[in-house]
Amino acid sequence: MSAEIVLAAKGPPRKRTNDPEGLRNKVLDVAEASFQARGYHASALGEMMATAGVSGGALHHHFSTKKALTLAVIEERVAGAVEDTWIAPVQGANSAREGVRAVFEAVAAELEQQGFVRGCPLNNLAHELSLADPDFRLALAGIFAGWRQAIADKVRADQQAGREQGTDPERFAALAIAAYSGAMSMAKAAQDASVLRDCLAELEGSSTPPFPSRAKRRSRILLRPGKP
Amino acid sequence: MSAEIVLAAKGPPRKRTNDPEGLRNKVLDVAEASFQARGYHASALGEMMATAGVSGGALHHHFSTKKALTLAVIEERVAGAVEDTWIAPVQGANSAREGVRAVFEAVAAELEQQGFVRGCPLNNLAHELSLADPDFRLALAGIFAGWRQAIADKVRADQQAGREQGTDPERFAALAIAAYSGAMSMAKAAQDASVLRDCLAELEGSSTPPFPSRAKRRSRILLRPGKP
DNA sequence: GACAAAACAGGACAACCGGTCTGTTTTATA
DNA sequence: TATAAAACAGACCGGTTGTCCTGTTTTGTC
Repeated sequence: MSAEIVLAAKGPPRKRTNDPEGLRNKVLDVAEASFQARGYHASALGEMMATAGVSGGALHHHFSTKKALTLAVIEERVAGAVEDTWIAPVQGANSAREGVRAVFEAVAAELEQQGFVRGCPLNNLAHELSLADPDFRLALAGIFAGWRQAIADKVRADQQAGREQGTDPERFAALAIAAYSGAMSMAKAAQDASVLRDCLAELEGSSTPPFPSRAKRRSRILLRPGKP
Repeated sequence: MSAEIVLAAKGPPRKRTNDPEGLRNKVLDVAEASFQARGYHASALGEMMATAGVSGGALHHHFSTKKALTLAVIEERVAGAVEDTWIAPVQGANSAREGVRAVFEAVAAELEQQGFVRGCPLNNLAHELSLADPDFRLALAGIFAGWRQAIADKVRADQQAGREQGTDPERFAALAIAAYSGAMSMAKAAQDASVLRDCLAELEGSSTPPFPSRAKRRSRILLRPGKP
């Protein structure tokens, strides 16, 4: 075999440049993507190492266990995704109701353009890990709580401006999140994002159709023959 | 060690009674419970075999692979759970809206009495398996579709009786299922079923509070110190 | 009762996973 | 430049998992 020769001839010892922060972020990127695509248990550290181009020693130096890595993904990435996708847009909207509507439509549009549905990162991990470990559960529940509070606070702000007087902030927030989470679950199973628009339309009350076109929207099956 | 002696003295060869159907059902029972408590990937066939008191040969005789067993659980047990918990009660209710309300309250009451939240069997598996295998995804999506159609059909029946004229059956069904699924997800993460009641109250429109008491319901943390 | 098929028992195994361990290289500090 | 700590490399190992395989027992059928 010439393998040894090739191995022996792998050239001059490469110049290594330490970049702890960059390497840590790269690992978090890969882990986040792997959890989103395959879930926690189906994500192997070895595969993530290969994808990230990181050695076992390096990974273990930054994350002592798979649990520690997962906790970091939850607290630094999943929480950030909820913040970017939901909390910030709602806070910046003209009203809570309008903010919720905008997020639903933005996500639906993104999924339709993307062509497949990977689901909500928070819900994906919450289903798999809430019962697996108390630390996981607490971290995930905390994100749900912050999400809900942000929406409820927006409703309260609306109320101080004289609107939404008949709305219970906590209940409104709970339903908005539940409808979104559940719709994403259905959309993931069906690989069809149209249920998001169905839920949004019903949430807003079909009594006031925002657009004159009441023609039934055709379902768009999003999953292409080849796996994404 | 006397282990060998004990093993050797395990008595006369036991009389074996073949009961293929019973054994199959026992395996499905154990698998369903394990999937619900731990999910698919964290459920090991060896552990299920031990719990069910079934040998590897017997299990393999009825279910050639873990995938085949899982598919059977989905089609025979998860679908049945949706049928019993949702479809039958809704069909038997006075109206779609009343049926949805009854199911929400029944599940919330059951969870509060039970003391912990394991989540919706369909959603639990859907999150973990929808992207893992096309066969899994199709089976799960089919259950969602049947669930939704049953509710939509009930709305249509209401409409033929002159009610719910302003309601879109498909959208109503989508929101009911999404709100339930998402609320169960939040309840599982928080181990607190009260979000189910919050969502139900908001779904019914807080404009018509069914009960005069508008005092804020205190959250009941359900998870006991010891694991369930 | 003969016999074939179904039902069941239980060991074996290769693949894989997460964690550990030892050793080397880079970097900060003085 | 000396040196200690941080950063990284890569092999190794015990345990687990799903599946396969051979053999035995039960059951239905003639």
